[in-house]
Amino acid sequence: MDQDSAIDAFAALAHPTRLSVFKLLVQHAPDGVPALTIAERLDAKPSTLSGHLSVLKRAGLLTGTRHQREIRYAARLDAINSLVGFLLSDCCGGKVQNCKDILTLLDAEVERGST
Amino acid sequence: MDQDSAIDAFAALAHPTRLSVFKLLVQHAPDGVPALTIAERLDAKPSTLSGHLSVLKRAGLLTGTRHQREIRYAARLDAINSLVGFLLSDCCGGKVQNCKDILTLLDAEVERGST
DNA sequence: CCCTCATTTCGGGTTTTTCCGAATTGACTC
DNA sequence: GAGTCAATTCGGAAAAACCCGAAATGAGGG
Repeated sequence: MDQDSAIDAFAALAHPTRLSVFKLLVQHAPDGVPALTIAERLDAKPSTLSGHLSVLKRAGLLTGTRHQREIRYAARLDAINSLVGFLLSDCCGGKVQNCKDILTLLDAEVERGST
Repeated sequence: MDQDSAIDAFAALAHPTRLSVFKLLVQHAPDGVPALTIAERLDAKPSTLSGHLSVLKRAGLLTGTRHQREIRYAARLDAINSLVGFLLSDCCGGKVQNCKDILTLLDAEVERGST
């Protein structure tokens, strides 16, 4: 992931509604959720949400596929990986030691979250 | 890390100059770099950069400490950890399996970056 | 083909971000 | 305390993001 892509991803996630959308879709991954259902859950206007979905999709964080009448949006989990990789590789680039520390803390974090 | 803090961090990183600042400081971690030096390296006006530094600091990504006349800014590596943790815990919250996959890919990423 | 449902596009007005020069503050030196 | 260097604050203008109602598009069903 290059710097421009990372900026797009950060910008996409730097908004309350969009971050909530992403979290919601991650929870339902790998299944998709129809746009209107997302709007209802998040109490957002359809036209407003459509713009947000477009931003998230353009940033590579979402996919949208038609199913009958509705379009189901799904989180791209590999995008999370890319973003995490970007954060860590930029860190490790200068100092390997830092990454070791971070990964150690990370393991604990994941242990906690995975139960 | 709560959602609001994550949004602040994402917003702070979602800007070319600010992301470059952060990358630069991560490379020099745990040492700090004076504001004017950062400005020169990134070809930015001091007043503009000052605003960016303030945003990054408010988001908890940087610390600034006076040393004689200058203020040295340093990246907070624990902030990267928090942010990564936020991304992964929000992911794992719904589906543990996803995290395992991501961490596997992550190990490879780190291996590559650490040489 | 008409109607309906799901979603997007459009137009606008409001709010926020961004930038930089000029002036200011703070710290150190003599 | 005058001079200097480092950094921030201030003012205001240009650009971008945001929101939402109304209209348009697209897919199915009768």
